[in-house]
Amino acid sequence: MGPYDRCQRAKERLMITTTITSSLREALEDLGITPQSDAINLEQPANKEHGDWSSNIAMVTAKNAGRAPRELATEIANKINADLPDGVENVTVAGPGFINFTLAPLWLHNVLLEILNQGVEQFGRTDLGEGKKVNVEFVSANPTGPLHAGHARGACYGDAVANILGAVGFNVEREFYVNDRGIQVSLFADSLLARQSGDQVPENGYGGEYVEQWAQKMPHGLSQEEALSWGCEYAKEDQRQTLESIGIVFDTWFSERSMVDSDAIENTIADLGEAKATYEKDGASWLQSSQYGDDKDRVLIKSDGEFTYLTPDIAYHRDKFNRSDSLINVWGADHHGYVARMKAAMEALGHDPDELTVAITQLVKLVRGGEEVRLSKRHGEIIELREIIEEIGPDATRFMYLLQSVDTKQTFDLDLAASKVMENPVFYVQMAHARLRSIQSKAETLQMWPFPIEHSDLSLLVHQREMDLLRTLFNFTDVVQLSERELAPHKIATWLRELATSVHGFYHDCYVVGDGVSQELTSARLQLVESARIGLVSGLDLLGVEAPNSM
RNA sequence: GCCCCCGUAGCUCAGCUGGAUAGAGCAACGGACUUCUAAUCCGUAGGUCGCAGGUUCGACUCCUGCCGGGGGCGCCA
Repeated sequence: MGPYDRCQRAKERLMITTTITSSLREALEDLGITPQSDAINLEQPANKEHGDWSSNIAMVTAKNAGRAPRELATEIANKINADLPDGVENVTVAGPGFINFTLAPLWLHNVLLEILNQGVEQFGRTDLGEGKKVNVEFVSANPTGPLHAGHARGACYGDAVANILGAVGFNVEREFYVNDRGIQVSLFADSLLARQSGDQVPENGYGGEYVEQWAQKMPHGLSQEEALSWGCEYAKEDQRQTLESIGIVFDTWFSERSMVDSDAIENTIADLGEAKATYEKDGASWLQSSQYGDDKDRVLIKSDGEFTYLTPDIAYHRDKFNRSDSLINVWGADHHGYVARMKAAMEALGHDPDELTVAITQLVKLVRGGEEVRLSKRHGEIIELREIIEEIGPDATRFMYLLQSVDTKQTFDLDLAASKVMENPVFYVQMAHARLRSIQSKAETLQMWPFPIEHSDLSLLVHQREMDLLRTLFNFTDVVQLSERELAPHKIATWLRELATSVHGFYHDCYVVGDGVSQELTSARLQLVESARIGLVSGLDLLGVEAPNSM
């Protein structure tokens, strides 16, 4: 156990805030005030002039204590200033009553040590999920054609969410639900067969160009059932390959049809009946979803004896619940109305509806040549996901889709994304990494790197750029947790852009290897370079984006 | 009519469990390379945070009601 043991570092990190918090608590007690809540809030001020850490405790407790906030803050600050804790340089009062703490740069140097010690395998990762099993279902496109642009956002989002959940300690399963049963795949099979014999596709059939191409590859003389199997398998494989080309690999491809053989659907209907959650009306079988928070009741079995779309899906979600502690579904905005009924069904079956989270992704508006690209399946005017990936590359595809909150509808300019110009943020971030690697390889050539951290004097790192870099890096763990809590990978993307900005600034102002830089400073900066590199790799990794060594 | 998302700089968007003077990128203008990638950096300009109330010491953030845009409300999938 050396001086740079990871656990010790983690404690030291906590020590900073713990020390400040307890000094605040002591001061309050001295003044005879008990804080309303037991938690004393600390935050990092946006403005650096306000110190490294700030507390609003005086403003929060002032009213209850019958004191003026600013006056109370001053008394607290005076008490702490009279006996400064280790690592705190001074305490001041500002604004309406903030108590601001300025720390010795040491605390940021400890951050650096912590990052180097953790490396890309550990940095930002925690075990908050306690290994609980989470199933993330996303994409789940119908096996009736290639993936198109409309699937892309959910695909990139779902995979990034799964990465983030894994990073905070959940046991994640990525799952794709294949709707290989029902009217759509029947029509698809009919369309393939029709095209193969040179006939028109049937009413409501699939008229895309790909149907023609696929039909030619299909073996002749297949029955409708065989054509269906062949078509679904072909489509699934096509989709799988496209997803794999942007690094998305599913653990499970769950076949809807498999539930017919296993009687899972029938059993589910029976169990809903036993739970007294169904009834017959007008020759149909209904789910009493309105008893469980839905707007109205929903049909499970139509009067013609067919299941509705909902019914196998209920059986499917139940199956997932039996395999996982909690479920996350990624659905498009057009399926929003579906959430309440699915939760209702799960509750009726005795599952906790709160363990099912449905993330809704808003639509993406594709723009090309300054005009919106209309997607029309009927006319076969679809933009395949494959085309987008080929145009702009896997990294740009993923990064662009993950740049924004899925709560907002996104405008995706294909021309801009396709053109390999500086506007593309992924280049900015990847370039930051390439530059750091460039510094390292130069140092490697000169046999100056790797260099043992024990022999580096980190106290030489005092430049504003260096401090900025470390401050940004420090936030990563919190950003990861926040993005997990809100299922918001775009927060990682935002943080990466911030970090890249810090890196470029540092690169510009702080020369690392060369004449005019002392060997001591070089070695200290090389440690910083490595910590920043770990940050970039860690963040990009969560988004599934490569960190190239050169560009 | 009901439900969900959005409305922040000219454009595309950030803004954490409410905090201090609302931030980036692009576009515009002006600067910076004898050294590790100028795909970079620095500066200037640009805002009634859709509107109106409410809660609070404090609201872009929370609550209510409007306005505007998108999506959804099937015995379709």
